[in-house]
Amino acid sequence: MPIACVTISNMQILMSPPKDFSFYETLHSHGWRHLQPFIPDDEKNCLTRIERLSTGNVMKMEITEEDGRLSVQTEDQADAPEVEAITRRMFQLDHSIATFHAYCERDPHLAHIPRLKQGRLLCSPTVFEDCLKVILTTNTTWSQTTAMTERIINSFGSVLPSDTSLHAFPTPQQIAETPFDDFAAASRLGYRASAIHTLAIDVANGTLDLEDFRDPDIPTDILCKRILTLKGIGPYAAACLMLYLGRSGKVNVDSVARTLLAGELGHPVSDREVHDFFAKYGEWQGLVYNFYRWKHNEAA
DNA sequence: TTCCAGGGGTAGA
DNA sequence: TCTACCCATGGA
Repeated sequence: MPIACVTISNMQILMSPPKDFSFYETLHSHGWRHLQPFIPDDEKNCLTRIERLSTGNVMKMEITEEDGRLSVQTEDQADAPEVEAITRRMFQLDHSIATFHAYCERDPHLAHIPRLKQGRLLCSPTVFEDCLKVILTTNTTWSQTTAMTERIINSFGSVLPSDTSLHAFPTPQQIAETPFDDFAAASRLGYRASAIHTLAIDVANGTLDLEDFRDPDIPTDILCKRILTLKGIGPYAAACLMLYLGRSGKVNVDSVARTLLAGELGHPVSDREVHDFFAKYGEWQGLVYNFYRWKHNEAA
């Protein structure tokens, strides 16, 4: 789905998103906006991100909504097509959710989803960054996830010239060129460090191309199996990544899912019971669960 | 000190 | 397929 680039000025790019897109709902679709190099301002409904472009230049992007259009402000003359492409990936603007909304409209329990224009998830510009962040959510608290992400970025990411306290997310090369012991000591990721360091090395030396995972021609079950071969990625993390890649047939069962469903059913539930509960939503069960989860989370 | 968090890997049954 | 156990970290 092409996105019309309406206006390009010196420091602003205005984009017209699909009619079924909500900036607010996508921003609040899960916790990613709280992980650096995203910097959220919920009061102003604004998302800032520090980004390293393909040229190596590091810049600050400020993304807001203006009269139904996405406004991307950059502090410097940036490469507009690259900034626009990054924005499209982060907000899944090229991902059609019309079929999902049509499905939800037929179910009174899901009718609020198309009404609110939910259905897209905030993503990272690269699959590599999403992989790392998903691994950093496993078997830890959210506060530790944000702390580990911050340590990786501040230790290995490129500095923003105009504010040296801010950094971009590190490239695979920037992590791979660091000896493992140094990486582990600086990042303090626990047992996750080896999985992440190995992933960075494999991507940096070209033996693994994570961006291939975006190929829509890869059957969903094949893609899931490929993702599960990555070290540190299990069923939960794979289901998360599948959602960010626009595949919604897997439920990312975590402790929150078990707690929420146990409260609803009145008894402790196993992972199998969570899967069985959402299985009725078929190819959309991953998205249905995500917005069920965040509806309750935001209310808490 | 012990438990546990937006689990994963492995071995054994 | 299921269960049990271990895995680093750090806050409660």
